[in-house]
Amino acid sequence: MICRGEDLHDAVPVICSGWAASVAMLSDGSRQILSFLLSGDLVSTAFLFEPRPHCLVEAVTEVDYRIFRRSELQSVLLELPDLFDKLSPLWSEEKGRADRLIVDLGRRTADERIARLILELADRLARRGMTRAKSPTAIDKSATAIEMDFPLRQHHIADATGLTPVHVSKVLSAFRRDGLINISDRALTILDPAGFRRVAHMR
Amino acid sequence: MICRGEDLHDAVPVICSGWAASVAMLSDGSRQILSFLLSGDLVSTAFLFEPRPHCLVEAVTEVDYRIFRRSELQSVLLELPDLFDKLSPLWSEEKGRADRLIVDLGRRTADERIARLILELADRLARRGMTRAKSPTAIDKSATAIEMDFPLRQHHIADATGLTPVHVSKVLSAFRRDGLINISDRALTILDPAGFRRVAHMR
DNA sequence: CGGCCCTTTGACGGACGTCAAATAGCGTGG
DNA sequence: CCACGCTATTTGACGTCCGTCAAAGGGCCG
Repeated sequence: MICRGEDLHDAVPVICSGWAASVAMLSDGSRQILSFLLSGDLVSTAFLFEPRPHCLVEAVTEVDYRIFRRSELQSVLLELPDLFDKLSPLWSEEKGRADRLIVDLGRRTADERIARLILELADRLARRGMTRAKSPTAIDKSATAIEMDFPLRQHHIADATGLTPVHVSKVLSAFRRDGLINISDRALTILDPAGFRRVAHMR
Repeated sequence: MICRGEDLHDAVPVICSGWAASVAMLSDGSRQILSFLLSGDLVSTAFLFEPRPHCLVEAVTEVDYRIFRRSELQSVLLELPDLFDKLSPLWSEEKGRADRLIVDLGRRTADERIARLILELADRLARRGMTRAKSPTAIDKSATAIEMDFPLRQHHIADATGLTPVHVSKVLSAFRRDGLINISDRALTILDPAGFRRVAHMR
């Protein structure tokens, strides 16, 4: 289920519910996910102005979305008195995420990239109140585990981290073996938040 | 010569002449260049709003620059009637470059990354009229060579492409051996623009 | 039951990193 | 003018991380 291709030239999509991804494709068919889009996300603030987009928007789960015409949207937006106060935080965060992804892809190992992707998603979901704290079993001295919906397939993780699905599988298996996370039934639990963050921040 | 570190919290630098780079640093000392800054470049449009920056700005060559106070700059900017028309192309290009870098780091080989970096810089310089066309020698049937200032050290290229200086050296040597480019005396000549672009676009 | 996609696992290969040594360039001071 | 010390570059040997290829489950849905 693909949202749209090159017909974004005058369309500005907003995700209302579900998960989506903006994807760049190379001529040999390899893919790079530029960002995941969660409910409420504008695909990119750059889409408000850009004449032609350089990526696709693909659904990960079932998605509700709305399409605005750029031309209409711009005239509405420009009326707003506090437009900058509204837009600049979005933009700032979008650029921050892009820059962090650049550093991850340029300078971090597969383990770090994958752990950081998961933690970033956990963080974004937490801000929407979409994570659940699981009380640790009995006298377990570890910190409370964190559970979240996790509809991503391993090939999504691979496309987002610049890896192959095969290697993603191996890394996730290692994470599970080490008791850091658990994935089952489209949900992910961070069993050992402190340890997992340590993997992600190594270096 | 370092422009500034964490004191960018209220400062918005603009490069007037020379080359600079915005750099993210990791705790183990490895570095990732987020973008190169040429004369006239605002360091990042996100700096106009961001409370705290996540990167340093370092000079590559001798640099003339101006520092604006964010607070002052904002009040001036918000007066402009056509602010969006001025700002949105800058933002759009900045985001486009960031996205392309993400794809390069995630999905391209060392040769492609380096060739694309050089071509991107050539392109930006050409738009400023800062490249020179060198007529090919005699009956040489190849396209005209392109020459440009190129003050980058190999470690800059390494930091920008997520590689090591050693590997950058090997790739550049190969490019020279294949007659694609020549570097000497802080200048770079693309001897075979068509062939070089072919290397950059592979896949 | 059968087909399809996803995931897992292992063997193997390749691209790039690491380490080390040699060379070159360049400014500084004698 | 030359010695020197520093940094940048080059080159080769070797190692490692991750990709490729292939085969074998596993889950889901018709």
